[in-house]
Amino acid sequence: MKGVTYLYRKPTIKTIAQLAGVSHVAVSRALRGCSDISAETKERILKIAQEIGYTPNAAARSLSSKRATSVGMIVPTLAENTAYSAVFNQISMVAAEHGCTVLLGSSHRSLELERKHCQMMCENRVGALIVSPSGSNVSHIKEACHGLFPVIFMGGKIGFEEDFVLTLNYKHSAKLVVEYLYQLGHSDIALFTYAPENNTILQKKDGFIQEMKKCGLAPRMYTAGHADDTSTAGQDLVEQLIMEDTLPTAIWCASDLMAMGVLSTLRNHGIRVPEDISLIGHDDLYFGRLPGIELTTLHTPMKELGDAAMQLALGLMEREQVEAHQIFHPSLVIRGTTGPAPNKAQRQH
Amino acid sequence: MKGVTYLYRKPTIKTIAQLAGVSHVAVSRALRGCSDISAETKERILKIAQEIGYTPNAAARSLSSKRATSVGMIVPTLAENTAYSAVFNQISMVAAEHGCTVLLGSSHRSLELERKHCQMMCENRVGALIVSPSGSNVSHIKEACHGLFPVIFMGGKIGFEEDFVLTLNYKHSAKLVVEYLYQLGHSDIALFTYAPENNTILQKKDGFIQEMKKCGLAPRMYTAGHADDTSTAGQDLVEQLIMEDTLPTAIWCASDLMAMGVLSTLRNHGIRVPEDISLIGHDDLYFGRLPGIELTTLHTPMKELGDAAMQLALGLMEREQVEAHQIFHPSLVIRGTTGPAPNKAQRQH
DNA sequence: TTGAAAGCGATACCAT
DNA sequence: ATGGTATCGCTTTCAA
Repeated sequence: MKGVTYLYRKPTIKTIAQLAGVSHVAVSRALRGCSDISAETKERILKIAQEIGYTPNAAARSLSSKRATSVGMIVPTLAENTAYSAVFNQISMVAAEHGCTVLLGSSHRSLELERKHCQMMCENRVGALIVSPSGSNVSHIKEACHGLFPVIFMGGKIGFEEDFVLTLNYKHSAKLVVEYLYQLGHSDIALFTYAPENNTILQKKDGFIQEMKKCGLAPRMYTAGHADDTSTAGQDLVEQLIMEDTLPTAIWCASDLMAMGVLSTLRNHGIRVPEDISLIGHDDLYFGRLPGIELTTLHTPMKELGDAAMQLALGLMEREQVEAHQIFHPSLVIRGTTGPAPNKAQRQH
Repeated sequence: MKGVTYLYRKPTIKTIAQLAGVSHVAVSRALRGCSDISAETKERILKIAQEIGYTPNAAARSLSSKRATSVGMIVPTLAENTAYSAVFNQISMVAAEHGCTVLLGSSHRSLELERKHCQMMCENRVGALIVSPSGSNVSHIKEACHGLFPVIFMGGKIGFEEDFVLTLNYKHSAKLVVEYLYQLGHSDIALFTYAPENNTILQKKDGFIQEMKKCGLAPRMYTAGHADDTSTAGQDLVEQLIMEDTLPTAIWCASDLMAMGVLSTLRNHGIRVPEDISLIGHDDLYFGRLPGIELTTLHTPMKELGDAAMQLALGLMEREQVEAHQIFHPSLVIRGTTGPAPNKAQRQH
């Protein structure tokens, strides 16, 4: 290891005070931009601070002022196939604008790690915690945080029984999907889902049934596989329908990954998308816009969610009025995998 | 806003001390698990702490102990098409095991934000900073951190002139690619790159030329577009070669996204992959393994990098011996877009 | 406008 | 084994 020298002793406000010939209180005031200090001493202090490379100590500051300067965030994982990255990006951006740091932890879908991260957030006295829980049960989170700071729940798994919740309306997704497909002339539409049947899946199914009925259509629904490998589930389901020769004219998949499984299987069987069958995903993951894929899907406004979460956190920290419960709506992104319903005669199978 | 009540005053070690009838020093010792305290008082203290829901204050702790309990991390962005998420996941995991929190900031490729995040890391007195710089020039980072803590640079853009660097050997990528393709019988191989020509691109080009020469082959190299839209660049380049009727039998793209542009364009032209032409990407992004894509590519060991970065950070914080410079090697992931070189006669164009 | 003194919640050091 | 006291770096409160 190469010898690296660090400052033996970092300058504090007292260091500056000595150099400027004032009390450390005056320095504190100057640094915080208080008004009750003469412009000239303030300038002198600031200049010295700059020269000696003074950096305030956030720990000392928040210890004596009893104000938090950070927020916590806990996500299941930041893997590339999830959308939490977009949420975090926005949170980090807004936080930085307000001089607020973000403590991020990924729970890897382990309740134990989730609890541990909460514990660390407590010890660090964050001003608020934003969490996308790994499951629908959040009692361990509330217990670990025991009212030390407000907890903002994010995502579709949590209902409004919690104090602060930002959620997505997946029924609205169903509405957009069915309306769009119906208008394209589709009447035989299937929904593909996977286990576990959490809130987000249930909402999609409920909404689907409801909207199909509105259009006077019979909803078809199929379930297979598990959330951690939905593309295989999509493959399996579509293989089954092909074998039974009961393919609908349009399929809505509960996730983009599932849609990818469906898309490749259809193409392998020589079934054209969208000419023979239309396909819609959900979440608008990055790969959906790639050339050669161009998946029609539902965009979940993760950036807006991140923004709202951070604004809520800041509002809570400043003890302002806040909107404790907010609902966000997915929007339809029409790309290349959807088109008019084929005539019966046109269909190849 | 619903009325939410927070603890008016959080319990401290003094609260516990009163309740247990001991000094706060004894409490501190019990909580830290010191040996110089009788088992019975220790147990009593721990029990009370548990009962009243005591949570240590990290700020106070690190202020008086002068020890850091957090590390900082700065990334350009955690968008879904980057691999930093995988690095962070691992860092968060290792950090949590050591009771260390991670302050994460995304610079959105802005030097100003990068500097601002450094400043906040300084104020928070992190024990070490792990940064994937947005560019090759890192003087503003070093200046902003001015020796307050060790800075660990990560990624391919930085050379060993910095104190702590974890880097990837992209020349090795070239070696793996050329050896593999050569062994498959390819002799007409092209490398597609994009601007800007940073270290990572230069290494790939250098390595490519070198390895091709070793095999007695003439390297072909093409450049187009910019790093923020490499899939379009890939499309443009391959269109050009198709028009000139000078397609090689194998293409190596500097990024998976670029390879996606190439793949779709080839298929649109009825050129089969891998029968007519082989295709290799770089980075092993998530979508490459999806059904219907199955891109042969180079895997960059981001998890290992994250692990090493955090181990290095912890080692530095504990003032242990560390490996200041580490090189990681990409590995070849063979999937469906590569195959034996076609006979001239077999080729369709 | 300025400063002295008292904390914030913990640890370190030195007695006992 | 236990406790008193100083200290960490800063803000707050009060008095001048």
